[in-house]
Amino acid sequence: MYTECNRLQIKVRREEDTIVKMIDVAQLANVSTATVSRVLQNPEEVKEETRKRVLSSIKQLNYQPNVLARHLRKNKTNTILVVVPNILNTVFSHIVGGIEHTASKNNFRVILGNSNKDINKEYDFLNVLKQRQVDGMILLSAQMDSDTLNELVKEYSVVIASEYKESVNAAMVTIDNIKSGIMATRHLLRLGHKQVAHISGPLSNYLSKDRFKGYKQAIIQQGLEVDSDLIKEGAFTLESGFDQTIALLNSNKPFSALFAANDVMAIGAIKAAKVYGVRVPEDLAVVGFDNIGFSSVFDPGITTIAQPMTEMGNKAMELLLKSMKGTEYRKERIMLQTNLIIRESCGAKK
Amino acid sequence: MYTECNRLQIKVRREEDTIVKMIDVAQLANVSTATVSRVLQNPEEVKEETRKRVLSSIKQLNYQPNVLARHLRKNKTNTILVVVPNILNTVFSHIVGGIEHTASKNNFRVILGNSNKDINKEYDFLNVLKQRQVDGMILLSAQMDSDTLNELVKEYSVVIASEYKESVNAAMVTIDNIKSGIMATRHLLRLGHKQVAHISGPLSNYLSKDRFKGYKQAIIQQGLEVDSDLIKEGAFTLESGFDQTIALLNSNKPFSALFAANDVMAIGAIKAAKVYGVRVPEDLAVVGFDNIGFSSVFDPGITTIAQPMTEMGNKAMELLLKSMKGTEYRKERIMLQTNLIIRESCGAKK
DNA sequence: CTGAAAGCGCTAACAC
DNA sequence: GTGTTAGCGCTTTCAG
Repeated sequence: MYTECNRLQIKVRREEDTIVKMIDVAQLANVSTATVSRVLQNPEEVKEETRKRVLSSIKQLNYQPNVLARHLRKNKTNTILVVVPNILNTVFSHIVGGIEHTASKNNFRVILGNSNKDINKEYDFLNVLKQRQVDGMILLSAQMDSDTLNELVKEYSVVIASEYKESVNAAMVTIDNIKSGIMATRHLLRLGHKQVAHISGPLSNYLSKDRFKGYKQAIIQQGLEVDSDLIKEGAFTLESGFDQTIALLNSNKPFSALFAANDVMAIGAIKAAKVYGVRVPEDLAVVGFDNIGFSSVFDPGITTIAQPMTEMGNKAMELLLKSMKGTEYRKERIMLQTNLIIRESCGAKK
Repeated sequence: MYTECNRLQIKVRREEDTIVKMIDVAQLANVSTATVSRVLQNPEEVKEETRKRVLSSIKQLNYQPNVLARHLRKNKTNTILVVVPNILNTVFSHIVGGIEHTASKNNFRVILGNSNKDINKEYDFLNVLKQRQVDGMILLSAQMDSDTLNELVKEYSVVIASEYKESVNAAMVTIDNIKSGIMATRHLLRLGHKQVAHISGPLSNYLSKDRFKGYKQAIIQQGLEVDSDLIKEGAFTLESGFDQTIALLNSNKPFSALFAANDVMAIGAIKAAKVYGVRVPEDLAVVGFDNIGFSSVFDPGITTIAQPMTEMGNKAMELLLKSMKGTEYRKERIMLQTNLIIRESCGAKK
């Protein structure tokens, strides 16, 4: 039918293509939109018979609620934003994995924002929160200035994870990087090393600063002196680990051990040592940090500090959920345990 | 002031906390909301003087547009969904990196959906699209049945990347996995190996099937026979690479070369060989696939097929942008080049 | 237990 | 160049 008139045909087609709205379901089920909405939101408030009728209409029309409209009305999106400094770093992938897990268990969706360590991008992502596109935010990077963050925390739900900031009143979940740095360094000292080098992460991070602090404390506690020639700043990348180790080796300053602030740099360092003809662990003992998957499979296996990445993500999301529910803003801090995993690269095992 | 009355004070506080809306900006600037909206959407349509006034009101009130309302009105979210089978796999992180890059250049946001290879989760994510929460979708996994996908493609903008499906009319960006599989295997055959083993990816993937096909074709082209005892199905994980290599070695079937369907499994395989006292490449030549970061730093360096991961992401997003603009649905297919990278694990280099 | 109706905050067609 | 106004599709009082 309607074939005699193109206009009408087009109209008919449009109506087929057109999106099924709540009102359509309501009409088919002979109820009001309010009742349809109730069936979706609070089914127990609707008489069983009516509910069944509505549900079958929904099915029949293949109705999909417009979540945007719902969000606008409720002023809630059930979505959170995670700002990651670098999606390619497996440590962050694991943390995000944990966040995702807990989020989806609680019916929340996760938007990933990759800041690429660009501080301006980080500031940009704040707008996503301020424009109410998400209900909360987890920062895996905290380069922004404390004032901005403190202002933010007053109005919005924010959790900082992995990275942290002393002067910010946000909820945080971290590990004790100082203690872990001590643990790593002390392990090398106990093995008899007197000249322990260190390749730190970017010192703009508290996290890197603290691992570095731990390194220094361990050395001082041992009655030794911190030698600035044995300390290099890396960037948590393979290349930086490689390059800084070459730099250390070139300097001709003797050292028999190295604590790299993450496994990736430790692996870069060992590669550099090999190129240089320095054997690991015989000539150079190496300890890393993170316990990423490759650490166990690399040759030699990397002795490292394991941090509970997935758990960190889970906890961060839990904290965020709490803070999104609660009215008073929270500044809880959770500190997770790390532990030393001894493999071949430090020479403790034969 | 108002200190004499708690009620009022509370009221005042509320009004401060209250969200600034477009109407507030309009009133302060002495214009209508339409004009404010124009300043934000089509500034050139507004007289400069008015525009300046509006902009200064926006600044003064620190106004943040409610993007939800905008999206509802425009029926467009400027957000896309990327469904990833496994966020911890660096190949996917790189592709996502590329997608993210092109997306943000075009003012699109990316939501990451981690399906964890769970097909039900994949089906779940379809609803995000159907409920108009996102404008389009990139699938890095395509486990869903072709019928569902074909239905989907008719109504929504969908691009499949990395993985693919023969019978689906979606836009796709892939590499030639058959050709690449041939390339990898032929390289080993050219080095004189007669018994080349293969650890495939999960054979539910077309991608794995095709690399496997390539392997078989290369062997047959060489006039040799495909020996099913030398073929194992892996899961693209370190562990599966390790375990299946142990299985191969235990079978006592001789083989002098191995093509692993990804680098991670190649590394697992080499680890297994080491445990077994088999030297790589002297006793066993290994070729991987992907050219992940660790391949170059592992000892021995992994000979591998490099695939352009970031570019794949970029192209996928470009395709999606096109399809979201265009009315007619597109089924363009882009095939990107791969190339063999020779390192130590195959024994071609001394 | 159900319906009517008032918005959520914004955009865009139409009027001036 | 600017204002008026009608929605976008849903939820949630308030009545009945």
